[in-house]
Amino acid sequence: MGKKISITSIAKHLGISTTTVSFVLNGKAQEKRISDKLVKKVMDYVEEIDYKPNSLARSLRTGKSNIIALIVEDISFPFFSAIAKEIEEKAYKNGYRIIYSSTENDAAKTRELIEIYQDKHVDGYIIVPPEGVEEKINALRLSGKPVVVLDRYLDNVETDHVLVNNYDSVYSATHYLIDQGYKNIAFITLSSLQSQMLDRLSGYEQAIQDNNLRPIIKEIAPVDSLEREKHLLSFLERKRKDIEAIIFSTNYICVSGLKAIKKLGLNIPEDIAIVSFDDYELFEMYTPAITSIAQPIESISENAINLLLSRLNRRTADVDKSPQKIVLSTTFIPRDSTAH
Amino acid sequence: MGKKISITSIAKHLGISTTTVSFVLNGKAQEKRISDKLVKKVMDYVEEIDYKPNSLARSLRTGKSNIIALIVEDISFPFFSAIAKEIEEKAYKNGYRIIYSSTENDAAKTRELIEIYQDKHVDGYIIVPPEGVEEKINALRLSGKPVVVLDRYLDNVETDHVLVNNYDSVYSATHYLIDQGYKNIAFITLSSLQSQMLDRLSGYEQAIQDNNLRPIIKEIAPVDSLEREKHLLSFLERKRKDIEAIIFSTNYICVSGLKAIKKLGLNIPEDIAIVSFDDYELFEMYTPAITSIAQPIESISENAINLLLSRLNRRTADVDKSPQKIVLSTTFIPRDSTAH
DNA sequence: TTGAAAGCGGTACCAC
DNA sequence: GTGGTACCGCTTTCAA
Repeated sequence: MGKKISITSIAKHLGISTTTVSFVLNGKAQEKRISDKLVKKVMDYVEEIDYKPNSLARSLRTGKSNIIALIVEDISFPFFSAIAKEIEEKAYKNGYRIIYSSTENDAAKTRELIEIYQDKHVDGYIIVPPEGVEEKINALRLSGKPVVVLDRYLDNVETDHVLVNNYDSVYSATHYLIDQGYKNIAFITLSSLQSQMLDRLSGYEQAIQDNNLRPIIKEIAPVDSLEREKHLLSFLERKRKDIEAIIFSTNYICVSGLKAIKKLGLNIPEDIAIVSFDDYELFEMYTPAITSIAQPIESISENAINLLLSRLNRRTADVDKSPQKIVLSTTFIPRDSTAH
Repeated sequence: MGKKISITSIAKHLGISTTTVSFVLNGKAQEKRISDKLVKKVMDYVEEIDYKPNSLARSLRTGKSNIIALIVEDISFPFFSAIAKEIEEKAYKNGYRIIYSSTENDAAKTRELIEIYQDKHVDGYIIVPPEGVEEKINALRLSGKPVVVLDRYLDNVETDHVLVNNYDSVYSATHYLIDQGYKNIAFITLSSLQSQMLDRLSGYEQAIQDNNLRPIIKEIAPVDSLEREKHLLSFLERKRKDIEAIIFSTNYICVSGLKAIKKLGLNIPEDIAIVSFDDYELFEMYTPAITSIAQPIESISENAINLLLSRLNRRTADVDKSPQKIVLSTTFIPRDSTAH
């Protein structure tokens, strides 16, 4: 019992070869036509000593690690942690583990992360990419590793995407406000070139233009929440007279906005109506409840992991065929913050 | 260029041995007194072909994977995802990656997870354990892998712990309510044997007893949020007359409670005062703002990962010495929900 | 139907 | 100072 337990020690103990043990362990007994008694003998002994194959050795040999990298903007954001939960669950059931990290939207960090995961021979990637990692992702694809891009869209990257119809969602949310009688509608967003932000902005702009209204756009730097609140406070102080409604491009900007609005003593929706992109438990419970555009988190997660798993189950040759672009619909949830 | 790049191909290309390359790559050039020019030659070539050592092979050989397992109750809970963020960041800076999973407080699943991570030769563990994994954790320790237990305490497990002073926190929160003049104070908790829940309950009971008041304890099963809300609704319907204040043992129970209270049309704090264990952005923004007991998330995370990293930097012999039990203080945040 | 053996890509002992 | 090489544990081809 002194010796370490390995496939070799099992083989030796049973007086057979490692090959046979390996075949039995990998369910290839039938295929290799190994006798039932031998199979049973092996299985019984394996059971007895509670043997678990060393997955590192297996990975080294096969080149498969059964690990999926999940690279998101910030795992502590409810949106991403909810996705992480779903993805992990599904991956787990399929024998895959998840290794994660937060990019903070830092391209250099993201590239470094990808490199590290390449060394670790991660089998596939689910990435919420910052700008500037296009080539890296393409390189990953070329190396035969499947990549699913989440939440945003990358030009010049031929890989699977799962995202929501940002443009349409904001277009119709803006329209909703207009139908409610609001005219001076502001759009507050991040100063970012990320596709999802740009699409949301475009949806707003188009709706405003289609109705011959004047756009009011405020871009704030992606800073921490205190800074954000300060910016919004001063913006609102100056513009409160000119604005009847605001659409926030993300839930955390909206939260900062709500704080600023409270500080200014403005009433929602009387003084100002509010819509937020991306729902949040807080919005449902807030007084008044905040109208929002909810993203289908389960569906996003499910599509992403299913897409990845399906790629992982094929041979490399198939991988670069027909990248899929899955666009999911959001749900507009009208609440009290837009009740005219 | 057709051949795969490996330490062997580098050695061959440069006409030296793999040993030398390996030493250079691992910074043992000095120690092994390899000539500077040789070192430079190797480094330059490595740079040129952008060689990255295969970490699987290295792990197989060394037995170290540079991976830390983070096993929490549910990664989508804000408390845990915030911890995940902090821990990942610190681990990353120290060359470790994080692999995570959610236990859902399922002991069998957790045991299985641990086994899988053992196969993967994970270097260390940070675990938020359900009941019933004590032996497994002890086995891990015996195998020489450091384990830090988070959020709860396990009897009969000699390992590092990081948690908050649950008992004292609730004791003094209860006292606060009593000082505010509340007499009929209820405590709503999960029907769970987890140490942190029991300690919170004890803190409440002791404070109540010390003041000769009557305890009102409601335990609800750890079910989904809709069920929870239903239970709370019927409980409150029956007991509303008898209760002046409620302490919720977790933030998500409190959220369910708030929904129930709203449905019943009760006013906070006039009809009923509220305190929640574990702060939440929602509580700050809610109307009225909810008094809470805030856990020091950064400090918890930092202590946990530092503890683990320090164990990882020692030899196995040291590992089983003097398990540390770090108990951190919470912050009581009085808000409008307890303003008498 | 089973076994021998060649790797997968590094590490590190031991020899020169 | 540097090189040869056994070995980590498993998979898989080829031979018997």
